[in-house]
Amino acid sequence: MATRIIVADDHPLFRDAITHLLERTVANLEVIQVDSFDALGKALSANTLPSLVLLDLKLSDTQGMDGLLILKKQYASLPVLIISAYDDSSVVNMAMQYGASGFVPKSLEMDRMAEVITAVLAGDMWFPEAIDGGAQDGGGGTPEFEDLTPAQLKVLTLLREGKPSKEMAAIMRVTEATIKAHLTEIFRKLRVRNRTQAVLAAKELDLPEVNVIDGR
Amino acid sequence: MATRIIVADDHPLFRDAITHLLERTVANLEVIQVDSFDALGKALSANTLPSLVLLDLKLSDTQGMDGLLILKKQYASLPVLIISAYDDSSVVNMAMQYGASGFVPKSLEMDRMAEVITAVLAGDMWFPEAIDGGAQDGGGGTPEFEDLTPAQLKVLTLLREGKPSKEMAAIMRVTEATIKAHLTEIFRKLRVRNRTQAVLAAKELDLPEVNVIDGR
DNA sequence: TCAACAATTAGACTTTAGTCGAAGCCCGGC
DNA sequence: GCCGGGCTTCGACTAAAGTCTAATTGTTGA
Repeated sequence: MATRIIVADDHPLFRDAITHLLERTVANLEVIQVDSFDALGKALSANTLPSLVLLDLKLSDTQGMDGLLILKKQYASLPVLIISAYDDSSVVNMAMQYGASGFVPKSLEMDRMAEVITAVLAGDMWFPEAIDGGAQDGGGGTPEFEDLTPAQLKVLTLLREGKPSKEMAAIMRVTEATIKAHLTEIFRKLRVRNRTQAVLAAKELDLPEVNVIDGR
Repeated sequence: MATRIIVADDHPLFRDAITHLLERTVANLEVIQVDSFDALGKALSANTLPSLVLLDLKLSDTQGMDGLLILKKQYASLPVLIISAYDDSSVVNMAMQYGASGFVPKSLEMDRMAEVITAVLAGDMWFPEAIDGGAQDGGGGTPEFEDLTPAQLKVLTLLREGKPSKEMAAIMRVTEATIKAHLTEIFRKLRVRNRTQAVLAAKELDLPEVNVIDGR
């Protein structure tokens, strides 16, 4: 029986690159590419369960960890390997907690990535080093910066949708002043001077987007 | 002799995707990937000239059309095929004027893209339809919106670096009021409400970045 | 040549963004 | 318990962003 792997990522080029990596790595392979969480759900219900799901944290129709949570709730035994460019300890820990089989930073060299995929297919788990809550840089090449607090990540998520402070305040049910205070702190941590630069930095660093409603 | 093609793009995944396309399209192929304009220059001087250069307009160490201009000045006979996601008529026309052998919108289907590359390798030129200055959408899938004027593109370029209005004004040698007026018009055309959304929209639409100093 | 139109420029004004200081809250260590 | 430190909250203030109106320039076509 073929090894079936689903690659869930909204970027076609990345899907292709991963698919090629898989083809070089796994024998007797069947790859299914999906570009949204919705499509992933359909692919899962339409076929027998795959051997592995490679899940990007930034699918457009889901919010960060939510996809993983929903997936593991419905298919508890399904191995899910998270792929993300942001290897901050809090994100890695959250993935682990929600039942991911592994976590691959995009900064990982292709050879190592292939090893990890092989290991996870064999039933192992794999997460980056330095997941003890320290501030050190997990393994990647992204420049170091202070971790953002949950509230700050929520604000940054809304900011990345271009929302003005007043709307953020309404959504998060706090005053505008609070939002602005969070923003000032975000600017300091990301070492930028205004919200536009913050959005650019967040994109550059591939910071995770979080569910703003209940903060999971 | 092998057909040597240089792929100049700062995105590794896109370089890979194009390389795979080339391998499926061109026989007896030698591909050189470079991730910057600097590296492109070195690759050109270190080897005999390639049959073709595929040049992305958004290399990090150059500004839009500048790369093409420099390239054709130094290697007049070198065929250069521009790759860009933004197929606005003004950009296509500029590429043509500066001596490009062709212009491929990233929205083009892979099959068509392969045809174009084959044609350009054979000495033909190829540019998208609708290059008469009309506002119609060249060929792509990007939603239609009004073209930005040169000054607006300059402002947007600076905006995408996160610069505040005051700095833009100093760089462009106009008053802050002028910058703001341009911004208001940019917002209207991109159908957004503030500069953060404008930056996001510009990234989404892959609008070109221009040289701000002399506006080439 | 001159009207027509678009692009660029700018001042005055309103709204939003961003800073500063400070208070309350929550949680783990002593 | 209670203390300390980080997180969250907020008001008041300054700075910047964004809108509106309008004058000027440049270009095209009758």
